Amino acid sequence: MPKKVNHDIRKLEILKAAIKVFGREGFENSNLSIIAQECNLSRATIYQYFKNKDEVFYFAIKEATENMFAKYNIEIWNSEIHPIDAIQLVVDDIMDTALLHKKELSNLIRAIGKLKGNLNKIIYRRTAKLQILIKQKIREGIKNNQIIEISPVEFTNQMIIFIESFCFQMAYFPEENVNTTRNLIHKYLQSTKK
Amino acid sequence: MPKKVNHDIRKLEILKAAIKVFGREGFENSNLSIIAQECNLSRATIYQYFKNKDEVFYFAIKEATENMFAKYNIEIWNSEIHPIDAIQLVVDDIMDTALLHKKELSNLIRAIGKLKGNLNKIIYRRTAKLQILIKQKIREGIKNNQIIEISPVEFTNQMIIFIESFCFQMAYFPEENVNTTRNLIHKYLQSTKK
Amino acid sequence: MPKKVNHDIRKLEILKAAIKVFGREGFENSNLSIIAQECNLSRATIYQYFKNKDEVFYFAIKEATENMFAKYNIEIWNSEIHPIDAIQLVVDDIMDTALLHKKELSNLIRAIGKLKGNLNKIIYRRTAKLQILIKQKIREGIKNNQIIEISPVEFTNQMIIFIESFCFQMAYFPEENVNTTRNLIHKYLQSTKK
Amino acid sequence: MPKKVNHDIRKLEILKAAIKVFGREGFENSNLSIIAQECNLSRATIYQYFKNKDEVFYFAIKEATENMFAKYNIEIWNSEIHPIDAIQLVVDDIMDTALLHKKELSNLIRAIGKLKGNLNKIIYRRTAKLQILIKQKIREGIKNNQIIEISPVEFTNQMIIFIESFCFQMAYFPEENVNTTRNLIHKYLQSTKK
DNA sequence: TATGAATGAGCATTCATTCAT
DNA sequence: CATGAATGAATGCTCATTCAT
Repeated sequence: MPKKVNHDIRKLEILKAAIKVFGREGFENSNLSIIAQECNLSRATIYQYFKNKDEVFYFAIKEATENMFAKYNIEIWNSEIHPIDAIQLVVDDIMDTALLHKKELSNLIRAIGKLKGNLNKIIYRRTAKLQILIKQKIREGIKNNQIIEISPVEFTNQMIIFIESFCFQMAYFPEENVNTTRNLIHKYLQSTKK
Repeated sequence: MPKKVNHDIRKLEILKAAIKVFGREGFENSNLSIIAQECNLSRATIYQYFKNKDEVFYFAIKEATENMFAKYNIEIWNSEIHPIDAIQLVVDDIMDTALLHKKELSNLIRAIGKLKGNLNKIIYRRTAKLQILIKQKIREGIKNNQIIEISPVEFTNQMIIFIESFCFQMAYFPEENVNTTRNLIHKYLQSTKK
Repeated sequence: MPKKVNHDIRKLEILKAAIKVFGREGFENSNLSIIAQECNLSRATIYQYFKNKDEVFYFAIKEATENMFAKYNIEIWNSEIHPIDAIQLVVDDIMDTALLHKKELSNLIRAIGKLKGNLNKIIYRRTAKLQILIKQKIREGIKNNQIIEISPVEFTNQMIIFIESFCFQMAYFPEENVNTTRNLIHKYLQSTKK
Repeated sequence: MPKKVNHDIRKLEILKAAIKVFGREGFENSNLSIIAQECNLSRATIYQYFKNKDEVFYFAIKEATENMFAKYNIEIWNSEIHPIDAIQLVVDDIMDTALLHKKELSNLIRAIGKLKGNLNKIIYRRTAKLQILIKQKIREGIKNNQIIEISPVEFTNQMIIFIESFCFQMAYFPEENVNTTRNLIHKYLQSTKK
């Protein structure tokens, strides 16, 4: 029996390497040579797992963003604190995580816009779960008379925009103080409490 | 020194051509060939005016953003309307202009992030004039008891962030409805009125 | 020695697959990948049976042409018709068969010229049997006073050249009307009748 | 003023180099690297004169065959000898020239069939002039009662087929004695004399 | 024996940059 | 000053071939 590697595992290895390279070199400076080097394979080998360069890049970005907001569906949302405070905790955590991986996230964000096809949309959908959870919290808060009467949909959109803003600011104006945005979000959130 | 002037004029011609090409072809698809063609020069001639490609791109972006917010210092600011409404008019106008030149601006914004060196900072300073004017309006409003007591600096930063958000959203998520951001800005602005 | 037989059978399977692929894809577009796929083997396995790609191609062409003119030794030759008419029937049948498998034959013919080494000679010998039979018929015809006095060898060569011409024409100028050649052959043949 | 080479001359140089390489290495083994080397240019330079590889190959073949049968329109046709003998002289000369440049012509012939697009047709048209001249000679011969009543068109087609046959034979069966074909042609020609 | 995996060598193509005129 | 010409260095991609299991 020949040597046998799990195809999906190897694929993932390549994608992880790609993500690593994106983070280190920046999206535009990444190419299959560097990615191949990163996962100790030859360029030719990558073509055994992916049809072409674009496919590697596409799935790498997809992989990198897949579970970006996945963890927020558990702990915080089930706590007993004020819904607005719960949302604020989540948003703060997102921003902290973003700051922690500033460089990598910046490169990733820049990469999103460059992909052919409508990956933008796919990426945007990554926030879908988060949006649902925020909306639920808002509805719950209104029902429990904890929040002023606002449109949950509108409010959620605004939260997403804030987060987006924060990320873009961080990615494109790295020297800028992002605390202003944080304050703005806090202020906006607290203003909806009853 | 007529030679000198000519030299600068020719330089500007190249930069204008570059900007035109960026807007039309997108930053990543722009190269010296197309730019040279656009200004009816040979590629080689460009090297008489700029050290290398990066320099052309750098100064082109600089030039393109130089006077971006210049026009807002005249009409509106001198009007008799409520300072917050004046600011809103300006911000709305910026957003309308942005939407009008959606494609070109999107390409430009994407270009900013790609430049080597810290052009970002330079670009950010383009808003300096606008920031000063907003701060003045706010101080004036507070003095005249038209606006609640807020930090002019903080408020101005927030405005800039909102505008940035709007532009980035437009550039990276072109299908998304940008009206939510507009509403958010309006709401925020009106909430500061006394 | 069942192992040995198996080995040869497998070898033949590979060659048959190769011939099938040549006919379908054309020689230049054929590679070991497609051939391996065609016989449900892995590319690597082919190297157990053949030294390298060229060897596969060589023997495939050899195999494909091996029995090309084999069938003509039976029916027609034993009939009672005029020897020249018998030859004409055979030659017509060759041309009809060629036209029937135009694409495959064209690909095959083009393949012949591309092989390294002197396969050409081998291929040419494929017609040996046919040549012998034609010569016999001619000698028979002369003996029976049915044909004018011609050199059987010379005549046979000319027939082979005509068939070759027909095939090459078909392969390289597919749009051309091949009937002229057919008429030429008919005329030539009939002119030898007494 | 910059260095200036005549574009058409340089183009021709590249094509001549390509033809040389085709003749030496065979069409399939020819690539832009070798061609570039042959004309002492870099591969990249070739792209200044031709859009892509296919274009180089296309025009090289075109160039190589352009004047293939051009010379036959002068001397022989105007002579006083029997029209059939004139045709025979021309055809013999074609065959002699072909034999003289056996290897190059062989490679060329093999190349023709491999080109994308309908170069075949273009190549075939190279014989157009020759065909016209043969037809004229035949008509003249019939009028002058020197030739039996044959269809000039049919006869000409047959001549072309013979020449084709000869070339293909030479290209694909280089060891074979081509004199048989020559004899066949001679015999056929002389049989049309009155 | 069979084959999954890996790869080196090779090819077409692009583009920023240099240089001689 | 201007530029036609030339090119090196990349880059994406293919495919025959080798090797370990």
